[in-house]
Amino acid sequence: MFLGKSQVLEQGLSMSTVEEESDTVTVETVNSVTLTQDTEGNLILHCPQNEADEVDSEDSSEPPHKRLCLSEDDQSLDDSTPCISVVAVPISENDQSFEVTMTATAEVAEDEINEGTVTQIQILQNEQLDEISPMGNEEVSAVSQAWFTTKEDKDSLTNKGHKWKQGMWSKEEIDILMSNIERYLKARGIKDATEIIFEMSKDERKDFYRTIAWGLNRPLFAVYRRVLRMYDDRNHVGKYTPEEIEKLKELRVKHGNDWATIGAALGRSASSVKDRCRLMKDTCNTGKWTEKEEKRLAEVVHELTSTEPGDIVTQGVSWAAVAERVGTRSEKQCRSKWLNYLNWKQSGGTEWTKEDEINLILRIAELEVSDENDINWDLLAEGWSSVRSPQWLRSKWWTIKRQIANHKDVSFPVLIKGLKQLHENQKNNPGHQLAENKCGSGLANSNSSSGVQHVQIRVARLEESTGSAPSPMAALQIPVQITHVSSTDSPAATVDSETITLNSGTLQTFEILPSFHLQPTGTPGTYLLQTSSSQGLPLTLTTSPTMTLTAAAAPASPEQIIVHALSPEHLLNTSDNVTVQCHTPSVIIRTVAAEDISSSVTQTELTVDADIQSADLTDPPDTLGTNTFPHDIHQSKLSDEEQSAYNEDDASKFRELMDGVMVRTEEEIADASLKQNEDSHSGLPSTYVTEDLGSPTIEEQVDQPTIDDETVLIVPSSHGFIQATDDMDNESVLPLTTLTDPILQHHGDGSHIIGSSLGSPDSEDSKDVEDLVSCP
DNA sequence: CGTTGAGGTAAGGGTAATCTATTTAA
DNA sequence: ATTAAATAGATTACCCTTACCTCAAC
Repeated sequence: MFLGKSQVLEQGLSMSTVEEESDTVTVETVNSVTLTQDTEGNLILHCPQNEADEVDSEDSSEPPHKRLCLSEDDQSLDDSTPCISVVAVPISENDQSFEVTMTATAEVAEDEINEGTVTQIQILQNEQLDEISPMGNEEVSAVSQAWFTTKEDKDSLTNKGHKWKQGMWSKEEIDILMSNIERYLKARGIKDATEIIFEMSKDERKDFYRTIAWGLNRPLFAVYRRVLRMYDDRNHVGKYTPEEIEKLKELRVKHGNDWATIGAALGRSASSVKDRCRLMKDTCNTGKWTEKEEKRLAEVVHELTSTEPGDIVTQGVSWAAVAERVGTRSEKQCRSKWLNYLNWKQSGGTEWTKEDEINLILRIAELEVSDENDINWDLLAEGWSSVRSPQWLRSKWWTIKRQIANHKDVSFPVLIKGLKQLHENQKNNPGHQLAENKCGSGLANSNSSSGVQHVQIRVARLEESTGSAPSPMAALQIPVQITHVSSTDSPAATVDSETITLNSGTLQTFEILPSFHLQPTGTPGTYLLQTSSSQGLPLTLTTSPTMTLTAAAAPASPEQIIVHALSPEHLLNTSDNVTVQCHTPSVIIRTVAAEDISSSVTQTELTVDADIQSADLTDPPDTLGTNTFPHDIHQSKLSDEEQSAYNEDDASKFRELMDGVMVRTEEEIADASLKQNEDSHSGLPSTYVTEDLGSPTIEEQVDQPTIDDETVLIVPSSHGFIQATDDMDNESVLPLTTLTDPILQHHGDGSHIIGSSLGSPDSEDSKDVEDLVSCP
């Protein structure tokens, strides 16, 4: 993730095939590292003590961080070879946990078949990680353990070559933070993080921030800030009412800049009232700028920045000072006007065109960044006359992004890939206009059934409950995320303008999400593999006789593997059900997929799936969803009650799963599906979860013409089986996993418990699962 | 008594979502 | 000509960093 360049240090060895052990199944063997899976679904990494020691505590001149690079074959250094790197770093000084970060670092040609390859592992060592502290309690990042109060601290770290993340927190970071907090709470038996944050003395909460900063490449102070905001219930109160504004004005007169006092009086955070006051100057105009005002603004900007009219000025402007001189507008208004219009106008900018838009996507794709935050907008905007400012370009990007209805729920590389496909498609089918003229109000209108944009990247994702229940260690900890780019219309119409097609097939993207943890099991050198929510593992699809699939890591997507179904017509031509079984290109996934059980399970699944299918047949088409794409994913939705009811059975479900036995009874499934029908009018599904841990199985129901190519994806879930309406026409296919900002979740449920079980504030549902945690 | 760690505060640059007015398409 | 949809522009709630301050323990 945020690790520097790595270097191959050690040997790559072929991995053994799957083998059986008494109670565990050996998934892969690497050198002497073995991944096994016990009957309860826990993944266990066995690492002989001597080797564990090597990883864990090198001599002090060596960084403690190893990077495992799992690659597909011998050409691991070849760029065209998919390579999953795994970074293992100790999580904290107290437990012997490791955090493992996985990234795919190379790609495979898109049409290159990627099946059954021998996987290799290499151990790479990171060259430039942090020094080991005297006690050997080495840290993930010196940055994350530094408070950064002074410029000297910063310079010192910079001089040592450290880099750290700034700006908005990504989902992944928030996720790590949340899971760290949960782990901290659990370890200390504390129910509510607010106890620590707001009630404990500094001394009592000693090490809290430092501990929860593990795995985050952010200054400790930034972590601290984030956590405070997150748990402050006077934050995120929402829009100010006119009454509040009045009161605020009064309080301002009375208390000046004592934001804390003003905030307390209003029941809002200090920074909130401070920010609100910034927006209101009594001398401020609103609405359209007059020519005089614009002229004044330009003069002031040029004057204060010592620039000439016509110069491009996008940085180094003190907007407070500008606003002061302009007189009739606030600093925000001045900034916005200047960066989004005036400067461009004055420097002879040109209009933004369709070509510019495509260009932007292509240029962003070329950057091959894995994280949107890594885009250098200044650079991108340079010399681009239709770009009004880097800031404006970024907001333009946002409107483009919204062409993908669920853009928030897919990773950046997947999004880029999808947008590229979309625009290529538009280019090739100019008659079919799609999102290009329908962006803009995108999300807001996306639920209207008529012709707004229908494009979305479909995600089926398995989630553990990170939630409210005090167990971040629920048994099922290996979520599998499957992102599936598709669109709304009939699957038969593979060249439909609203279908993202690739060689007449539909693109499927399987995402690898970045990190999981190794938790010590108690046996020396043996760790439990544990992911936090929204983190998945890589998958590829094996080919089936009737279906051609290729797997490729996306060019710009170091964290994904993209699988294309190239020949849907094959599917249509076959009268048999086609089972596409996901397995893994890497060590770990195999564990998830547990291919050795899949063959025996397949028949069971087929039966069960057929039952779902028949249950669904009773659905009115519009509630069922007009699917879509030959290998569409059938999802189901349950009400919260149903969900929790179902979850009561999680424990046995998981055990059964890991034994290769289908979890749900057919009745349960049929029941779920039926209930979903009743429920489906309510619109947005609360959660999408698919089920079956063993092998996420995509089954084509090509022989059921009454239903448009329903597909059942079964992946494991700690949530129960939730069926969602899948009507893409009305955009109800929503994110399976809403990786909600914990800040909002926190406020949403009114308690101080954060994290959630995705859409369902029901905090009960991981309790049952907790028992399953196997930590010998 | 100076230093240091662990915060705390205010200021200000910034982003993203949402409103609103205007333009364009149907 | 009328209306609805799309877009651009404006606004606002919230985010994040920086610089400087405080205070208690060593």
